Amino acid sequence: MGRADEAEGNLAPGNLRPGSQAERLGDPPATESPARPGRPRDARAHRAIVDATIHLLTSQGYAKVTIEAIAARAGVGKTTIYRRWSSKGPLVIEAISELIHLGPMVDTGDIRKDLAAFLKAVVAALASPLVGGTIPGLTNDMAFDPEVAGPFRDFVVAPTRARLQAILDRAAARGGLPPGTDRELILDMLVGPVLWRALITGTRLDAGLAEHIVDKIVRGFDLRPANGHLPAGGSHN
Amino acid sequence: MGRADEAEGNLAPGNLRPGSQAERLGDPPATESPARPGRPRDARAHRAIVDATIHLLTSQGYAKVTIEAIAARAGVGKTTIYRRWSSKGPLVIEAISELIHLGPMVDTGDIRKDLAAFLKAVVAALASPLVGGTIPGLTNDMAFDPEVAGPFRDFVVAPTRARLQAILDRAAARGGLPPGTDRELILDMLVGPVLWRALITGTRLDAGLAEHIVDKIVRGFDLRPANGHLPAGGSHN
Amino acid sequence: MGRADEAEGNLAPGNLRPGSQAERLGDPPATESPARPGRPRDARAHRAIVDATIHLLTSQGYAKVTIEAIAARAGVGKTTIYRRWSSKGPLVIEAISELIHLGPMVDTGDIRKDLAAFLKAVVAALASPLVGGTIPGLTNDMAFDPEVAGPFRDFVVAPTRARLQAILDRAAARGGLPPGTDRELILDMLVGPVLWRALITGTRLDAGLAEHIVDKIVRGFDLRPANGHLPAGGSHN
Amino acid sequence: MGRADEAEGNLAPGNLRPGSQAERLGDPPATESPARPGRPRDARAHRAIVDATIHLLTSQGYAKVTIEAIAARAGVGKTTIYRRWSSKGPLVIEAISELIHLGPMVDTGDIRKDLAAFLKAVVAALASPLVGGTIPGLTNDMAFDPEVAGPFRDFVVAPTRARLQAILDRAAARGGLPPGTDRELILDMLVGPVLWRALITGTRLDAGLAEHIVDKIVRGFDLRPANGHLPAGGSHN
DNA sequence: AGCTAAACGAGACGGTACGTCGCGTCTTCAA
DNA sequence: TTGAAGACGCGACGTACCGTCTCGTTTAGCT
Repeated sequence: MGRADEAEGNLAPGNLRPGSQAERLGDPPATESPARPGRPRDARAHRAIVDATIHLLTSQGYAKVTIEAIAARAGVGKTTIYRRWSSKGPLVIEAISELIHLGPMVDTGDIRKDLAAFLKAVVAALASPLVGGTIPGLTNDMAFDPEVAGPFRDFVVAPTRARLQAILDRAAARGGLPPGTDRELILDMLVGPVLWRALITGTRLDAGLAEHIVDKIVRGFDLRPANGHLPAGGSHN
Repeated sequence: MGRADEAEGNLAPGNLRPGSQAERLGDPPATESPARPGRPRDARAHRAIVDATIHLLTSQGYAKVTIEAIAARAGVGKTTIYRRWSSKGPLVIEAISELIHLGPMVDTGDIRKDLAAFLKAVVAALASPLVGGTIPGLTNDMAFDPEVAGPFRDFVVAPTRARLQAILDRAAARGGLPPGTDRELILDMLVGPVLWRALITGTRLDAGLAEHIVDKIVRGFDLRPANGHLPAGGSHN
Repeated sequence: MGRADEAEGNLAPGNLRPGSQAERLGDPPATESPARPGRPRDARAHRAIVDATIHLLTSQGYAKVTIEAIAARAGVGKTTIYRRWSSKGPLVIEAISELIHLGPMVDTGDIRKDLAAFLKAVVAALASPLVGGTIPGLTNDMAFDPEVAGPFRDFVVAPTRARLQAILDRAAARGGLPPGTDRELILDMLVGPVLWRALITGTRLDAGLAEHIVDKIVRGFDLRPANGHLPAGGSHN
Repeated sequence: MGRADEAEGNLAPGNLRPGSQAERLGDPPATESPARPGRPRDARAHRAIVDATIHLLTSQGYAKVTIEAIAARAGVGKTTIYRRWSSKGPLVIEAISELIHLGPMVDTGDIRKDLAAFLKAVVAALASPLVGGTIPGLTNDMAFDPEVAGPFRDFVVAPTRARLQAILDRAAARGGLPPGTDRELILDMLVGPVLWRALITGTRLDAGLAEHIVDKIVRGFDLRPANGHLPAGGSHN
């Protein structure tokens, strides 16, 4: 995954990018060694497995997806799956990270609008059946299995963070970011409330929520448009 | 659970209150009928089950706790468990809601301090092995099982929300809450970032985090101390 | 199994005796304890399993019979099988010992005829698809698994031996058995050649074989008819 | 294998004769074509496979020996094995037939002694861990797989039979064999009881058993020493 | 010396069966 | 009617081997 790709981020259900990160998750050793002995892994099997996983994830939800069902649907032996992924978690992460995409990078020149676009994409992702129905199950596995937590952070969280950092970088370049701003906290406070609603309260996620959160963040962190003007001030309280 | 109890809230690992909410979750039918025919339910079995659940939850984590193991450890038949709880979720909720406690209500007269105290209690709860190791699993079940989601919201979320509302009520009475403030959003933006860190990023949770979040919230929502003075302004950015 | 039953012996495909030895093999603890706690084993499941085993044994042969297939055909969970039998071997032994039957005891008063009848029954059993197709597989398992060898000897070999001993007892009573005769060796030399042919050479087994073997045994062991006359002498060499 | 070799027979654990029958079983096509194109089969691989098979056979027993384990221990690809043997059976037969050896031909001039020597060799073979632990498994495969039964009869049974026939031939030449004697039956009745004990009853095999069996056979078949005298008559009954 | 073709090690592949675990329900006997 | 005990049908687990199939790499004999 190139730098540009990372900057573009992901996290919204979008276009499928065949084989992009496949090697990273499912075939770690294949990347470096120029020629391992023995028959090489079959790329078609890899695709079939990931596709089957996506299908089942969408139609059944994480908890009900079984390795057995994935194997059956992919027309593949179970061993072929276990050979590539240690458990359901990493496989699912690879599957959804192919589909999570934050959409094209938006650069409006206005940090409020940029943040709103970013957060709306996050909201859209968490509201989608695929991601929304998968995250809760993944958090479960992540809690006790580092083999799930690691890839999830690398392939889902990191790109999201990178996307936000790009926005903040531009804002800083325009002089709209107070010196010493805790950039990580901005991410936490933008995305956290959405996660809270998605997982815990079950409240409906919509674009308005994103706007309101951004409003408070802009004021709370004293972020300003490029020209240094004070923000117009949200009418929402 | 009385009004006072609710206002007191919960969410910090604390003292065990035997039999407090047990009847609500585990024994709904027992509440009404004053004298049912046949042998009455054995309260000791109830306690043994809940205690076993707490023990296993702490030592193994939600995902690895099974009804079978609980029954074995409690020295109880599985039927006896299913007679009281429809599934693992509600039982676990009862078990942890006994232990979750937000501590005594703090009233400093300063909304910033009140909020910080509140959020620190939340942080402490999510950082504890019991709650921290259980929430992720519960979110999984909540997503697909209303019988888990309902009780969780009633017994864990609602008291937390009530506690915050009490703080905001007092602030409003002192004139420190701008009219039209979205009180629900305050809860989301206070607790959400902590949840995000606990479940997703795995970043360490500490009291400093709570302070920083409160800082931004106070500024973002334009909250003021009782006398109407503007807040001193946090040094943290 | 009563004494009379034992004396009758078995080893020829014959009538099914429902539930006769079932408790001995599949439900060892049930025999003595008057009332074990918990739900008792289901006798219908037991029968269904044994019946399915017999069916598959006949149609596929020992090697191709799997626990999974038995469970499926019996409409039973695999655990239900493993709860009663430690492995395929003992189950198969129970199944065939129900069907192995040496037929009614023959008492002609002539030891030659008695032995011939006995050996013909053995030949018939080993020539049948059920027993003939099962013994080789069982010998395999017996060699390394005492849980197979024990029951096989108890339920298949012992009755056969008992049947022969009854014949020899009668002969001895008539004075037709030289003193000091090695009775065990008679069994070995009667049945051994038949087993050798069945398992190793694959030569066809027929009634003539039994006659010829008995001929040589009678002469070799100097067995005589009741009246003490010397045997007429077989024409076969 | 030459005629002399066959007459010598086998069936007792003995000296290893490298490469004797290897070509017959493992490399059938190599025998005729004087020069096939391509890389020739590697004789070291052949040996390594057979050696590994013998080792595993001795230490684990037929049933637990897998092609995979043989390949691993021989440091050889599975393909290399399947290229030479169609399945485990023929390979095992080749392995044990290397080790089975009836010892040097004995010619005492006394048929009783010749037969006893012969049968003692058979007993020794079946009592050895290698052969004794392998035969039961082989009988299983033989029952359903002609590719196992054929070679077994050719390489194990036939030499044994030939050895016995040579003894009988000599006896006949001395006039000690009644005309019309069923020579095959003698083999059956000599070896059968030993097999029966080895596979079924598990009774200990010893030299005494061989003596007793021969005793009864000599009397039963009316075999005589060269000079036509009646046998001395065994004291054993 | 180069070419061809099979053999070789390694190991991936689609399968089948294994024996185990936990589910939620049921059936027994004893309070 | 409750309770402990445990059997029941079921579904999935992760593993072991099967026999087959690629791979890249020898290793010969024949040009």
